[in-house]
Amino acid sequence: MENHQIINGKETHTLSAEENEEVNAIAALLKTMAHPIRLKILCLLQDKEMTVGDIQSEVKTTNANVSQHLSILRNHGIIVYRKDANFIYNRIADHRILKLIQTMHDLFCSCN
Amino acid sequence: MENHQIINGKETHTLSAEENEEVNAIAALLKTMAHPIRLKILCLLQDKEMTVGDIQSEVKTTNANVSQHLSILRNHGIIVYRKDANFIYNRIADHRILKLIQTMHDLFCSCN
DNA sequence: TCAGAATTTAACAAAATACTTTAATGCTAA
DNA sequence: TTAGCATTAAAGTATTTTGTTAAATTCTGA
Repeated sequence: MENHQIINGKETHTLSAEENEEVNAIAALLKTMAHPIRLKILCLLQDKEMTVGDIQSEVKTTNANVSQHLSILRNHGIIVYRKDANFIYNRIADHRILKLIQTMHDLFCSCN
Repeated sequence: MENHQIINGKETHTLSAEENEEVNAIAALLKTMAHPIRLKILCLLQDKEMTVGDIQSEVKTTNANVSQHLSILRNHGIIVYRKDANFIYNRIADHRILKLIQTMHDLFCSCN
């Protein structure tokens, strides 16, 4: 529900109370994604599941650190996991996150 | 330039050195946007220029705080400004930022 | 059951961010 | 030139985030 206003003959908008809350939620989402390691993890998870170990070999840091970042992503509902034997396979939970990553890729990555 | 790999018959990708740098840059961009006040400012600036005073009346905080957030956005090249008399009019610098905000809006805002 | 691999948890210090207050700057209009 | 508004800068504290280390879990295969 947007709040529209006519200023100088042009339609613009201010933020309604609900929109305000939505912006807060989106800011929280962005904040969760806005860490180099976490964003790399999300890029890697675009087209496959990965374990902590898989991710650790791509993103140079410790297991514990990867695990912590994964749990941050999980706590925000950005990724989910399934267990299989000793391994935990992580994947992106929400198609909207995929879409957002795709958009950022299209907009900001040189590789066309 | 992406790095492709065939794993289990499926094509997936890892991060090349250049991609790695690009991800870092995008993470920095997201980090700058990932603050409720700054994101609100960007939403408000979608379709108009605004002064510190204009923004302050929409986003409930002090002038100094708005000014600081604007200067953070400016330092990251996300917004630019023009001076006119006593006022400084801010606007979004890059159409890609606009596109990104639009996408987030489409994906995550209930208002269709 | 036991050894070992994969992952998580907890605790802590270091670094980065955020908001407030107050002082300073720049511009205008009278 | 001066008063007053708009904006920025500086300084300080409080809070949050981060990465490391070491210990604890969890599960499997022998």
